[in-house]
Amino acid sequence: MQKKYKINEIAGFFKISRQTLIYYDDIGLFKPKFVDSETSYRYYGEDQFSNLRFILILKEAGFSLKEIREYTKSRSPEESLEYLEEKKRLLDLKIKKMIESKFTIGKKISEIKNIMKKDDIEPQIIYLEPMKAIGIHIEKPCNYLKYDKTFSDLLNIKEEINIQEDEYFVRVSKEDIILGKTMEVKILGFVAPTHCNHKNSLEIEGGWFASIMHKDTWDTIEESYEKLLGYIEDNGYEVVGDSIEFFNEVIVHLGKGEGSTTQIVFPVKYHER
Amino acid sequence: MQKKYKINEIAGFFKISRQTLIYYDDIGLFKPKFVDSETSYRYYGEDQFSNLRFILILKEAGFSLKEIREYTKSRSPEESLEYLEEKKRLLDLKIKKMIESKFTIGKKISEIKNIMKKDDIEPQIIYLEPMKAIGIHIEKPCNYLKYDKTFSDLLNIKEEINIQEDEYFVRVSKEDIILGKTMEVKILGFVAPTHCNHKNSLEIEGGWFASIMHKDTWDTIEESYEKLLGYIEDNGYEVVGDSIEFFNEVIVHLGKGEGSTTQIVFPVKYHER
DNA sequence: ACCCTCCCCTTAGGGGAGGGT
DNA sequence: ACCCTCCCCTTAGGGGAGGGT
Repeated sequence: MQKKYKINEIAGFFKISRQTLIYYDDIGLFKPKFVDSETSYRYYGEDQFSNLRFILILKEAGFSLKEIREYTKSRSPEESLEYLEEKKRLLDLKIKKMIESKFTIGKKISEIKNIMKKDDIEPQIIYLEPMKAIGIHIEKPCNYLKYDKTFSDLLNIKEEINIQEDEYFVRVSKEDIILGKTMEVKILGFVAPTHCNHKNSLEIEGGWFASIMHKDTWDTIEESYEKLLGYIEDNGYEVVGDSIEFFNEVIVHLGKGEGSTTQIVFPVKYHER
Repeated sequence: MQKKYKINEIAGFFKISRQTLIYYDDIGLFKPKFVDSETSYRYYGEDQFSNLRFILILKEAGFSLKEIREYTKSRSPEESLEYLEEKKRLLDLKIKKMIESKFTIGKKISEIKNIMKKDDIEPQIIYLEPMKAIGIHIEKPCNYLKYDKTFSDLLNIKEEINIQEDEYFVRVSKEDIILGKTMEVKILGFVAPTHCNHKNSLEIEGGWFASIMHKDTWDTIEESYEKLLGYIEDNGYEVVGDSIEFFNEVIVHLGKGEGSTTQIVFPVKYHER
């Protein structure tokens, strides 16, 4: 004769609540071996322990009680095997998604840390080597949906030619910036290794640029443009082409809005008077 | 002026339902940028897209909407950073648990496959080398709770001396088996590498054994005992000591009940008449 | 056709109230 | 002290009904 365990003994042993066991009884997932017809007390047997243990493992793995019940109700080793193999596949998918999410969160963390580091935000004149890039032209007028569609096309190209880097850029025409239309993007693309060739390949010309790091929400990007244009003026330079913004795709919440580190550059030449 | 998107456009773009967006509006997680006061139509702006995207990523990662709301409500980069770092830690724990669950399921799968392979279940006489083991004596009477407690102590020892193998055994005294008390375990332990020393070390004597594989639910283990004892008798052998059962800790559901592959062995000597 | 606001339903229990030995 | 049976509450929406442009 086996010892019978009362509900609180089981609950304590498995570190679950009494309510959980009552609920599992109600839905027929895990029923006591014996119920006293006088007192309605639930009694559990020793041979039920391993079953409960595995039920809790499947629950931890995120499966619904309905799904778990299928296992305990399986009618043959073949059925059990099929069930477990499917759950293992599903679990694998879940794990992969979680790892991806973790990766995304990790990128956000780095980006916030980078934005908080304000030691490089002053304008300066820099020399840039020419760069190989892949880019897609966007017809006017540009809106977010069109932008996002283009970005998605770009990701497809990235995958196609198997590139991992995450440095994107947009080119905004000089005229639009003067009109304050910084969202009017002419080209959206990403920086690519020198060896790669594609029908969307293009070259970003090298030379002297005035550069500023915008580390704030986007709605204030015009301030950075103004600051940079002021710096160019004050130091005797002249804008000689479209601006380029370099950024990665990581957008973070900064309290007062969304942002991302963006490097804005203008090709310049020294203005002699 | 940004384009305004209607609820179904957003739903389609993000592959979520309209209800979800209505719900997120209700609970204040993700509100439309503009609501028409006449028609109550919800309109969303382009600049809200990345926010929604990340909300959905956090949801996929298994966080509750209440938790996710904390992120969008954070008031500074510092707050956002702290939030994300905590979520990353939590996600890491979840992933680890899922991987453990997957491992447990994998072991069940192997065990079922092994049980289904019935090519080795006939009794036979074998020679076993002596084995080093770690074991714990269980005082009479043995019940499941005591057994489980002992098993848990055993796992602690295993961890302490850092052993990975999963071959366990129980020793049941000859007399108890004759009385049909196969659950009356005398020693519970695991097989250990020869080099390891511990106060619970013991040796399983080598020699000639009659052996049978029990590949069925446990309630039928006495049948295997009987079959094995019959075989011993029929072939002119004699039992000269306690039986040992070798098993791994993986218990599987076989339709009609729970089971695990168990090898039952009896030390025997040839009986001359 | 697309949008709105109720309203009822689900899952996996938690937290009692009220009563029994 | 420990057990029982209601009963009400929560999360994250799904699936309508009924009505408006």
